[in-house]
Amino acid sequence: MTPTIKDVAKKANVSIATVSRILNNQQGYSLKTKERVIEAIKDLGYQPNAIARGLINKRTQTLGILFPDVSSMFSSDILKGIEEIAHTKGHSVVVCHTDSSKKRMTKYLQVLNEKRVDGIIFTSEVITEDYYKIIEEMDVPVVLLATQSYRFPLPYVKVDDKHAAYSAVSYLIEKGHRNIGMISGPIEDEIAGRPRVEGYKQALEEHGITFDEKKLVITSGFYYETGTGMLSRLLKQDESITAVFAASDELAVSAMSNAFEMGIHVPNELSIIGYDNLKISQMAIPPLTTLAQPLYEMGKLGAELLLDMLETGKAVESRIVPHHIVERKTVKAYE
Amino acid sequence: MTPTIKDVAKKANVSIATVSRILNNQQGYSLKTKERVIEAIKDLGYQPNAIARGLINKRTQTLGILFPDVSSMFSSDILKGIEEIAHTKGHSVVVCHTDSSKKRMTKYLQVLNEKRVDGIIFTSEVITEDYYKIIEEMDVPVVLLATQSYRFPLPYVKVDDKHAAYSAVSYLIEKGHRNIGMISGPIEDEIAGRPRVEGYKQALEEHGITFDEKKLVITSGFYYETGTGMLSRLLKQDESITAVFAASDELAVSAMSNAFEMGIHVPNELSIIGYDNLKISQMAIPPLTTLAQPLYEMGKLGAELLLDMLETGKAVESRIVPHHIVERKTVKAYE
DNA sequence: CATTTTTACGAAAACGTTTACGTTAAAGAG
DNA sequence: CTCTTTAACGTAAACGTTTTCGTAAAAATG
Repeated sequence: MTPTIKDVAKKANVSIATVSRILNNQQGYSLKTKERVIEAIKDLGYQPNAIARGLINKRTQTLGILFPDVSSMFSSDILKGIEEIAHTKGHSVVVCHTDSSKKRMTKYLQVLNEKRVDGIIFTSEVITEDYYKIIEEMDVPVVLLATQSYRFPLPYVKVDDKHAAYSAVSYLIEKGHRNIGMISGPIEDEIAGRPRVEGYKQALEEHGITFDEKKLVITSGFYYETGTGMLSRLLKQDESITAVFAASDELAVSAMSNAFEMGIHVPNELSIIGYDNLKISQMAIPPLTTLAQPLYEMGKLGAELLLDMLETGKAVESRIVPHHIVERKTVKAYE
Repeated sequence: MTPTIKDVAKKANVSIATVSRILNNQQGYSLKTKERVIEAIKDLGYQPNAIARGLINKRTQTLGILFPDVSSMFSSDILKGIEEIAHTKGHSVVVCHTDSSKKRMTKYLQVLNEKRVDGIIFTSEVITEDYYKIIEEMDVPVVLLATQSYRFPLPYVKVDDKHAAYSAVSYLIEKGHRNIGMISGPIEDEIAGRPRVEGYKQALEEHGITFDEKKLVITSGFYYETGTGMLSRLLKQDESITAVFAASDELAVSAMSNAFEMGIHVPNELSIIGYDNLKISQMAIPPLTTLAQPLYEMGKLGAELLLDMLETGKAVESRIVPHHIVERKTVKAYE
């Protein structure tokens, strides 16, 4: 059997209390006994049982992270950031793939509650009343990552989507483009859908360009697959377009593939700017100019905030993290 | 405070033993009391404490997964598969990003041990003696994913790398190519490095083509970044090459970028085949022909085997999973 | 109806820790 | 040298479950 604190105590001829004190380096023992205990621990290969600790301390040193899709490049960058901080601060991370399903989400929330995780991070998912009720009852700190909630007072970490979209489109305008199309994600998405088209519209407006519905196309998601054929459709609606703002890198790459099929040269005949700065954006041919969200840093910051709340017991302020444009090869000045 | 089993017992006027029995649907209670207890559970919003359960059952319903890089597309596909099975079978997944660092790996192993996870999955990492000692002492089931161990008797799930490379190169040969280059990963990698160049060599040999060192280039890793400039180097060594086998999709895409820079048209002037079938391979321009590893399925299978070992307590057989070629647009017949 | 079997429970120990409290001996103060 | 303080421990309760064992009542058996 794996040795317990009792075995250590017996071997070192002290009480378990003393062993515990040494383990948690509190005070109340002499140097000699400490050495004896350390020795015994080594000899036995003793490792404290975190479960027993968790039971009494009411802390599990574990964080639960909810993703609509664990395997997306978007999620995995965030995950890496979270994991990094969690690890350095002595916490573990359990990942949950909700598949955007209410049933799964609810199940996971229950599991995380039963396992008494110390905190929860939601990513890219809107918090419904049902979810909020559950997490409220759980009484653990929560932070929202790459999403936010208007209805519920939960701290979040994200970029300003509208502003970011505005920046991306302004960039295109500064490059001389006036006929700018947009490939949007689902418009009913309050977080990543609508705000980005609003930013698009505002940028146009502020530069004296009137918005034209024909220059906008709406997809059912932000993925490569949901973007197939969208550029063709857009160009069919309005062939004057010289530049396109895609609401995600995957949509942008999808558009590039589409352009390639149609024999349209990027960026000579058409400029494209993406959104996210995933790894594929570097890897695209040519490399994709895009509006970068600092995903890895967002993950880190989210985890830091969560752990802050845990330590201090206080609420924490939301953070709008800075976005920026990374210029690569898919946008060309229009003369 | 969150209610405990005691609260439920009190409210339902029974002992905690009875509540426990009902919770675990064992027998030893009447229908009436069951109803009363269920009622009390609902009223109180009681949720069992998995930590307390874990302490006594010595099962945590948690699996630990070790990745050299959680955020790679490779890892995340596997993770998704593992997570899927774990979830349906009532287990949670804690992810560990080892960064291929011995220190981090050792630390993680310790943490997983202290947290008493029920099983461990190693991915794409070679098992050293040190690691093996630790996991042996932990006394939990382990499975290896996308790696294997010659020295230690650990079950694994992977494709036959040599055979897979052989298949990829044979495919190129069947398409009429005879001057076939290879962009390899690190040759000292016993799992994903050497075997693949061996497969490459064997395919050449069996088709009466003599291996030429000038047609091989070795990188320091399997990533996009480690592949930059490698195609140029290869072509400088031997300009007769008409097709290239890259030891990973990222290396292949890297080569495509490199070809693009040099003005070499893929596939008209140069054919390229990758290895992995990551999401980028579909998204590449043109879409990348590649040797597919069923990553998601491997993840699922790995988790299934692990849970099998857990349930039966018996060792389990390793699995060589089938690979196949997915034909897209980067390989053209050579006339 | 008497006896045996079954059912429906409850009491208490156990899992491996942490910690409040008590006790003894050593050290310091006068 | 006596009294007080401090250091160095040990004892036992507590955390929230599961499970063994015991017991009383109900049901089945003859």
